[in-house]
Amino acid sequence: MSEPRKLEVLRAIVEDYVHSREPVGSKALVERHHLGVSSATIRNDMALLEEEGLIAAPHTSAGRIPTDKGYRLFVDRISAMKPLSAAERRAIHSLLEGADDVDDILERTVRLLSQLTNQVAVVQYPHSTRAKLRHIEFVLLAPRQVLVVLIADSGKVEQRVVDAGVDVSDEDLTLLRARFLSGISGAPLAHLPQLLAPVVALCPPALQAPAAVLARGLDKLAESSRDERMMMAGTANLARSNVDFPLSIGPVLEALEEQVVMLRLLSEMAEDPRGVTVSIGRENPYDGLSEASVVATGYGPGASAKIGIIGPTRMDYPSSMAAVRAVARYLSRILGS
Amino acid sequence: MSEPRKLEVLRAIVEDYVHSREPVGSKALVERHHLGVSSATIRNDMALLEEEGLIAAPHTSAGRIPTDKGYRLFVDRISAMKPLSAAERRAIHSLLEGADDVDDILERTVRLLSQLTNQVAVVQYPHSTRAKLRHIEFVLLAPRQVLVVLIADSGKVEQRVVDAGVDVSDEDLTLLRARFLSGISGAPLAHLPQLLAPVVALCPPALQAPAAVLARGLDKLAESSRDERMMMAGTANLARSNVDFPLSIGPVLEALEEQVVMLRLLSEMAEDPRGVTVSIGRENPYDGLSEASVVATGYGPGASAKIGIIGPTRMDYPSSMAAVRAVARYLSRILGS
DNA sequence: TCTTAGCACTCAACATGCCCAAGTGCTAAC
DNA sequence: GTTAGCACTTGGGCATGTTGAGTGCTAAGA
Repeated sequence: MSEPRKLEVLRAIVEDYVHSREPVGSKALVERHHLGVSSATIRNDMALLEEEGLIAAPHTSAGRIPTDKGYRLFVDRISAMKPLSAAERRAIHSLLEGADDVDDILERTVRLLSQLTNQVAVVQYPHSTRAKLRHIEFVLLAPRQVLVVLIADSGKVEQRVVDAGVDVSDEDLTLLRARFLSGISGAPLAHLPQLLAPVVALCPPALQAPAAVLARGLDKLAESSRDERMMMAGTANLARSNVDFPLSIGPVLEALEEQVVMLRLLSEMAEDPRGVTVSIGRENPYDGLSEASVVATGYGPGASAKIGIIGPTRMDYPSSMAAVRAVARYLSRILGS
Repeated sequence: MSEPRKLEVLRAIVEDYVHSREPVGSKALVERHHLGVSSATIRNDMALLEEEGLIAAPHTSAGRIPTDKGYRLFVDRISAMKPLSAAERRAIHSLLEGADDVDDILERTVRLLSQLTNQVAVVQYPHSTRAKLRHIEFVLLAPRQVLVVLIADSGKVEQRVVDAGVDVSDEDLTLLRARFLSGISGAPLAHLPQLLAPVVALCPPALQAPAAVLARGLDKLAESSRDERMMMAGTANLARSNVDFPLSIGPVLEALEEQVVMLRLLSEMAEDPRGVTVSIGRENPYDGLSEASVVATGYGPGASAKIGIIGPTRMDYPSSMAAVRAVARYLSRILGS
């Protein structure tokens, strides 16, 4: 059996199955693709492919369907990304119109991506680990309640209300703000914990207590600014591909709701040289996604944040990969401005 | 036919059907409930109920299932809220532990509510229409880029980056901030649009352009602080009650993703004297939810913001209503502190 | 007037048997 | 290495029969 033809057969099987959702047999294969050989030969090839675990038969007298491993080989060695249509390109470009703040851009982006691929789209907020502190603000809301605001040079603003424990005045706060600012202005958020202690120590004895509280508040803010968020769209697409999830889409929905899970999943996806990473079925570290595939890539500075889609293993990988890559590039461009 | 017994029969049908998901017939009914009459009598009553459109038969020789109208009557006149179990009460109370900022509280709340009811839970962010402006901040990020921060006395902080159009200095910004503050500090956010114009007019001629940009930025912030957001949890529960949605859960997921739709839906639900409002099946203004029911109530000051659950019309209304009410009350208490 | 027993009727769900088409593996010839 | 041919497997479609839960109606009883 010739190696190239074997791959060609696998490709044909994957494409037909993705298209028809039905196990594909040797005869149908030679009819739909001009492979230049007879069905008997294809049968032999298929037996080989099955031995290697690339395809499987649901029951004795049915055609074959690709396994996770088969999809993997298809993605890695056989398929080429399918260029987007003109209409799709236009849709991506028109995304720019009325682009507003980051939230708005990301929301439009996931919606677009989910429509382009007919899958669930997810996007991780841009990283800000290296963000530096630009500004802080203490605002007295009530005699003991202080609103602490932290502004990073990435433009991100975090706020939280803390209870000072004792009554403080506006003047106290102004003083404290100045002290804090001189101590930590411009520092990377990651260094905040170490920098705050000495600042508190230098404050006037009378203000030690509230200073400590405020420091803890800032610390928490820096922390929550480091922690990550995501956004998604197109969950209704899961209902359409209901049949593709043998059990139910329940576990997938659960996974999507657990942002922690999704974020870890996205960030664990190693960067592929081709620019788009694919994780297929059981390759996924999370059990609930064992029937699903993830197509993702990085975007933004250093491609550090991730964007991608999630769908059944039986998906159109070439198109999905192309769409994810195109959208990610465009997103990088918009945010880079 | 006695009126009370007719209601009793409807109650029995609803309860059995909700429990078993199967059309319930006259014989099964007299067996499971001690109604003191024979199945023939029940048959007559059922014929009456069907005439009134309260129940329907999927096909000739099957039992009956409640219609939307039947559920409505059940909810309005028959059922009493089922008191929560001790374990459930405990779960709600333990919600308080580690309560953090508003986001955190709301997130815990929806998760809890979705677990209690096995449905999708949604909560609208507390209103802040009457919020007043407490503070504004202009921060120079780059020669022309200014971060505009708006802080309301409700503790809400909104921010956005605007392009000043021309280079501005830190001093310019300090000056502008002072001008703006004196003009609008303490004003209700709703009045901002009218108040901003005169403030801009009073600025030095050289700073007119950036002042106008900043004013527009503040205006937008006030607007987006007025506009509403929501949070949800438990979408995976929809997959479980898949069978209950004749077509598919797709339309429901779509509705849930359209926050605008959901927010309008929630706010349009008239307040019921009993404290919890129910909207059943086709009563819902949104087509995608014609197979779903919404159980919601207000919480917080003036019960202005809404919290509720969404599930199939075939749901356990008494339990759902009790859970929603209990959680809403508790949420009000936490936020009121 | 309401209730009930009895009865004829309906119909989805299930079972059974049958056949067919698609598909497979294997063998022998090219 | 390829192919034609063939025996074999098996799920799906179809026609047919059976069952049981359920109904509506009627006529008799309280």
